[in-house]
Amino acid sequence: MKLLPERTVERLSQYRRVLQREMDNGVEHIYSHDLAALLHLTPVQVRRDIMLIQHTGTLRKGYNISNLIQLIGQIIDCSGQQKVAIVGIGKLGLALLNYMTSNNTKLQLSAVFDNNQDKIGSSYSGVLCHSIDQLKKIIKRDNITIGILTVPADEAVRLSKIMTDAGILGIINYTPVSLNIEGVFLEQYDVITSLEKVAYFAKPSNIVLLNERINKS
Amino acid sequence: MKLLPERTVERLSQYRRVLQREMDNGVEHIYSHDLAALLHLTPVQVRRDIMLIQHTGTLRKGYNISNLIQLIGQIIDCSGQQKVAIVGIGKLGLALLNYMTSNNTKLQLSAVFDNNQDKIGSSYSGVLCHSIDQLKKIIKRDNITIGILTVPADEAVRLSKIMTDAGILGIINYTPVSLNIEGVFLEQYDVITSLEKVAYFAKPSNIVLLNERINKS
DNA sequence: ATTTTTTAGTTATTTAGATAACAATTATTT
DNA sequence: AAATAATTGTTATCTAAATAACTAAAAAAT
Repeated sequence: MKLLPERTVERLSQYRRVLQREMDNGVEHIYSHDLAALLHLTPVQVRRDIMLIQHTGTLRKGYNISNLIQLIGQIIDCSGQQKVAIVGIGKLGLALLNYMTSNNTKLQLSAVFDNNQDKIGSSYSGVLCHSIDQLKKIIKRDNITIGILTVPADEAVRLSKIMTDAGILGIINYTPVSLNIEGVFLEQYDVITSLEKVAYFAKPSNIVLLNERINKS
Repeated sequence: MKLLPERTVERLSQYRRVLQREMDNGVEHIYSHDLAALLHLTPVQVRRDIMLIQHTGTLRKGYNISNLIQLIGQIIDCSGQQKVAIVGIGKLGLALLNYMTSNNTKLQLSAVFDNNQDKIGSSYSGVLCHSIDQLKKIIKRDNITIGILTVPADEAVRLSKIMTDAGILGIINYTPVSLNIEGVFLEQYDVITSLEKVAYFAKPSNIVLLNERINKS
């Protein structure tokens, strides 16, 4: 199948979680407008996304929740579950570890890496912390395909190269360092950028313009 | 002035930080292609962004770094510095606090809020932690305009409403809950969504398609 | 003096994404 | 039986963003 648009994939991840909640409450079918309302989207957007993954609903019952969850699973997760490593287990790394292990995803956290001697050898939510020196070896050995990079800025480039060499396929980079690696899907998230963007649009003079724009449409 | 595109604002935040580093190294001018290289962008993109903020360089020296930094400051920061509050000081809140106080931004962290009695009254990097009950009062009193929401999911909707009522102008929501608030600039960041997106594009079958697409262009 | 090279600045085109318009189907109501 | 309402599925349009193409100027080389 062709690649899906990035934004559609993001929404599929969110559809799955709210659908799972509905299913847990015993709901079997859902209309596009109800699913949309749960995420504050438009029904058209929902239907279009679902069209893109070639699922079809029924005209009077809407979409079968269980089937839809299963299909989204096939699309996002691998058949053989993908393995994830967190590289750098400071405060942010720990926070992300919590998100991951509180089960809301099918991705399997498989290893954690740090330089700090006190952390190496300890277990985090049942996952062993290794030395950074072992990074390449263990990524290869355990066939880890996704890396979460949460190290200090001055380590980012070196470690991203090691990860790439080791054959990782996706990196999510939480350091403020711009990486330039090939053959890997790279997602950059910079906290300060995000904050400063909000600061710009939240400036009193700008928020007025934003609200005008919304009212016009 | 008209509103800038979101992506341009994001890049301005990044330009500022790398330019600051250059200035600290005593560099006075920079060419678009050198600035681009620092962030792995194209020179055209850089020039276009700089055009949008109506800065001009000189043909043989490039852009004056000090002037550019100052202009970006006028655009992103308020004249009277905007104040920020972190709501929920768990692991993620703490990590963000660190990012903010390690000085890379002009935004001023002004208050921190939590429910935990052990945290209330303590100081975090010199910022006092208040009870969530005080949220509305203190946002109004101190004229805080930006809120970072890092609380458990089941608190998110309630607290975002309180923040909005208190007159906050921008919220960055790190909970996986979809918020629907008006008159406020809202930025959503969902860790699991981000991870699952990487998982999708890093699937072996998909990364092949991505690389093909890059090679064609 | 003329040509070439290097750089900024601007307009035009393309691409990705969201929105809107519309067609088709089936249950319900009249 | 016919009309209406509710819903999905698809195509068309619009918008935001990135990229490409082009213009202009000034320094350096010939």
